[in-house]
Amino acid sequence: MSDIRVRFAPSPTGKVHIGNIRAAIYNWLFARHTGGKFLLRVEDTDLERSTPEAIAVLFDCMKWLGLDWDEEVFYQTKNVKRHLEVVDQLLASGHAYKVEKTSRDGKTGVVTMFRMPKEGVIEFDDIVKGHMAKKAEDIQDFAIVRSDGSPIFHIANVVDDIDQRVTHIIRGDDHVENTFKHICIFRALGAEVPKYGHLSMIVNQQGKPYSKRDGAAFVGEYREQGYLPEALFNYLLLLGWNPGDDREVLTRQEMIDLFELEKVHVTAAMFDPKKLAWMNGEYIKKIPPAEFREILIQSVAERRSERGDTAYSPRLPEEEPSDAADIPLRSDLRSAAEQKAWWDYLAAQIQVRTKFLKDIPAAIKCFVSDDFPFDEKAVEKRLKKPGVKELLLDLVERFSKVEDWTAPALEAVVKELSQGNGMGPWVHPIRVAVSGRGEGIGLFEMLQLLGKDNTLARLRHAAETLASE
RNA sequence: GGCCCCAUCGUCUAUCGGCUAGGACACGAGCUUUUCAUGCUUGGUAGAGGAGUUCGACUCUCCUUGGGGCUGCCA
Repeated sequence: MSDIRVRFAPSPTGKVHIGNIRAAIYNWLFARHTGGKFLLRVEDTDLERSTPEAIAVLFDCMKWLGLDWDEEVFYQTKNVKRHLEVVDQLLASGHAYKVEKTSRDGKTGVVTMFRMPKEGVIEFDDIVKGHMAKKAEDIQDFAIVRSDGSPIFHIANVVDDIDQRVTHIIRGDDHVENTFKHICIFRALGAEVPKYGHLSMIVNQQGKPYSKRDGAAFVGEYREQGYLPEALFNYLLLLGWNPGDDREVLTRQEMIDLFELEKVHVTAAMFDPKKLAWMNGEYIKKIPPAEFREILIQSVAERRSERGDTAYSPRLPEEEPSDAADIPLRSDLRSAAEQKAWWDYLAAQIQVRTKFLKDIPAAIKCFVSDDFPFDEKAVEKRLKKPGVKELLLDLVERFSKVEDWTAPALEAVVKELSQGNGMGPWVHPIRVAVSGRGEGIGLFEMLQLLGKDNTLARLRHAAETLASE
């Protein structure tokens, strides 16, 4: 156990920006790696935007990503009295003074200013950026209390950090200039100056700070789109840090073991949605089969609607599939074991092809309902061709004779038809006829899952209504 | 304008003076193959420019150029 204490201090605006959450990730990893404490401070001084809902969203995002914090949440608004006491102290010691000022929007009033030293160099060794120095004369006095008497960020931030006994401040790059000011406040108060580590920004394709105009910028959006929290976490971590070897997909424990603030990069990193998508696929492949099966079942059972979103939330795999019982299309599968096997088989087929959890419902629609959409292009390309109707009806004939309704047996039927010239001419129309789509899991596995009755019915139906003579 | 920071494939990066510059994503080709994926094999693409230090520089120094941040009674 070390005495290291770090904090994540967001202002709760209802949206948690990815750049911001990356700072939380780095703080959390630093604390877990060093055995220190990770504190959460809610900078809720903006009363308009800091609603209970916004704070709930913040907690939710952090929990989703597995960013658990130590000790009680610290609310900045609860410390206003202390902020103002400290200001009085600064006033008394001559480190602050009051002055009448006119703000940008024309309001005139008395504000309290912090008096900067007039000479000397303010310097600190930033853990990620290295040695930083700035002449005191280059920094102007700055306001710490508004004319309405409310404390301003600079003083509130420093006082809270003192009160929370924060030892390392790990935050966004945009605060480097503030750091010189804050160090002066710490000194004026006779407090020990914490260590600093400033993180570069996440930028867009144009090299500008990543914003909502560049795509999903908030944690909640990734959650809604079916990203796994571990994938987002891993990707964000890699944006500016690496373990020093070629490993990229890391377990949480590996991250904790290997993370070092000193190795965090100084340069801004460009956000690459494609690599995140790849990473997400990697994590989806790693989901234990039983758990993935549960995800499928939940998506069908519309269990998700209870949550109001399509987010994936890790849960313990159960012994028996929850509502697997209901496979509307397969009334022939009576026993629980048969049904479980059916779901397991489907899950295995789907899992390897899934990049985003939100794509699952569409991918399995045709297996759990007769009410699936037909892709017009696929129909045009595969069914609206001369002779297809005859071909499908012939297949109905042949398939109906198959007793052992398994993928290999069905494949044998088509293989025989094709006489070694490629099964394409049969496979494609069948696929569209039974699933409505031109892509999906292996065709014969698909037919096995659908079962004989459904397959024959769909082939017949497609032959009668969609196929060309 | 002033102050501060940064600079290796398109992108994320490895390299801590010896490099035939490595990996991943993306992209191309191939194998497997009924589609889409997965998997495997494989290809191309990089050290902003200029001086200096050195036997030797992507690595160190300086300049130029380019990019970013800050410059509020926002945080």
